[in-house]
Amino acid sequence: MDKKLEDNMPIYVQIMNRVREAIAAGELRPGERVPSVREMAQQFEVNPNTMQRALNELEREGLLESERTAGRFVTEDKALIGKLKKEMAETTVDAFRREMAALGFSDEEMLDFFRKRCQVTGGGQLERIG
Amino acid sequence: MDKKLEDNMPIYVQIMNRVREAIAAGELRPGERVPSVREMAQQFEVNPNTMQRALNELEREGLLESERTAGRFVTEDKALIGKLKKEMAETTVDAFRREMAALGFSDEEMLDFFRKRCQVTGGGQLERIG
Amino acid sequence: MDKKLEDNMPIYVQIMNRVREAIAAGELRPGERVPSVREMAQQFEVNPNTMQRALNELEREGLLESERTAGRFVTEDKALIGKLKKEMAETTVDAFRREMAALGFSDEEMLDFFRKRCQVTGGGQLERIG
Amino acid sequence: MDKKLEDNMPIYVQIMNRVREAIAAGELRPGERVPSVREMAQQFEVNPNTMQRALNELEREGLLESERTAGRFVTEDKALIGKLKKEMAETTVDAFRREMAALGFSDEEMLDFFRKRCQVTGGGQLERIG
DNA sequence: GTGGTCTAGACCACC
DNA sequence: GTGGTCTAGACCACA
Repeated sequence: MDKKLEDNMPIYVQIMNRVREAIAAGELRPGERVPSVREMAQQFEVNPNTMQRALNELEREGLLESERTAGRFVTEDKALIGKLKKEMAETTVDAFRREMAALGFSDEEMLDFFRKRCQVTGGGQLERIG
Repeated sequence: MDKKLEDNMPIYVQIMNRVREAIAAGELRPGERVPSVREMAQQFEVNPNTMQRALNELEREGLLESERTAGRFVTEDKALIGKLKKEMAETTVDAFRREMAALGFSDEEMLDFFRKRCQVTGGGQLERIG
Repeated sequence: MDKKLEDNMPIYVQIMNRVREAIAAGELRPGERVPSVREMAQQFEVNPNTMQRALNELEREGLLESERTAGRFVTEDKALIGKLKKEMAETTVDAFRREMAALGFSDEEMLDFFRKRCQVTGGGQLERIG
Repeated sequence: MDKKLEDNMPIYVQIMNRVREAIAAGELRPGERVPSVREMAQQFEVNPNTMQRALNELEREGLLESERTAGRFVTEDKALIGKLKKEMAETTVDAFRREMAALGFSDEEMLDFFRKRCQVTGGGQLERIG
């Protein structure tokens, strides 16, 4: 039982994670055009400035590229996307292990529990849980 | 790439989760006395009232029991604690599967990735990653 | 749903009611000697001064009589005791009717409910309820 | 003549009883909107937090339901309200029997006394008797 | 010292 | 405006 409580990340960082996720998952494909800042700001229900900031940062990371008039596009550098996906997955796995360890699970027990859980609940509907 | 952003849970709920976790993990053992309201309020850096509320709710759930002047104690109902641990683990696993699925992983790929990650990083130090 | 909340009666008045009740019920019989102030103060867990005041007031009402050396005695005036009993019963009945009326019961419904309740629960154990 | 004196229930519990009573009596009808926390706090002359607590607890019991911005409403579950009314009436009747028994009345004598009292005093004005 | 209650007053999200 | 959360600090009964 440690002491400090969670911190709220800035909204633009949260959005960046969402977009990174979509790129890593292939939901946004390499070279694909992404919606306009205004559209995405509406989707995420945030101020266009906030959206702009998120997209700019993603551009600095090389995940997005903007072409003056034509709009913004997902990078075509598949190695970069692969690296992104790997890093995000590592972060997720590490967080998972940390939480399960906090509940007293060893790595082997986590595996067992995970497998049992996959059998109980189907694979497909999980997106809706929570 | 869905729309909704973070949930801001009330502090007292966050605290409840921390304590639940500690009980599930056996870090707080059945029948053990927990620190006083005022002490825990200092530990968590919240107002004693907020702490009181969190502990009251946990008492209502049967995880804690208070005795007038002697203090508060963890329940000795091990079945209840077992159920708690199972439910928290399910929630954690489900969240994990959802996030990994969002990154494009199938259940099998998650397992592979998890195992590889366990080999790379040791088992023990993971609590510090984060 | 009215506005003001209950008031706490002074302790000595509460004690007076208890003693009146005992006299009305015949638990303390006419002419019977009552325990000393000090004893009763212990029984009721109050300060002897408070007890003294309660007994003095009861004396002024004529329910108790003190004889210098011999102690305090319950009055032998059975008419007075009868009147006391009747008045206390009336107060109790009125309070009962008021509360039941507040719950939406008519006098007839109260009677029905009362009779049903008497059948369900025995007569004797009621002293222990509540 | 037993020993223990009055019970000092917390204010929020006293308020809960008042509101429960109003609901049981149909004074607050199923589905009806109750006044805002702040209004009721003024009516009962307590702090809004105390009022909030009382209403929260009633919500937990299922008697009230709150809707974000629209206010709080009495449950429409009439069975629940019926159960509430029955339980409160039982409590009241039991207390009545206990008090009358303490005055030396048998169940039959209580009935007689009750009936006589109803004839003497009218049915309607009783709410005002204090 | 413990848990529990209460007040006063602030801030937030929602619409 | 609504319900909800949080803080700061007081007081109480128990033993």
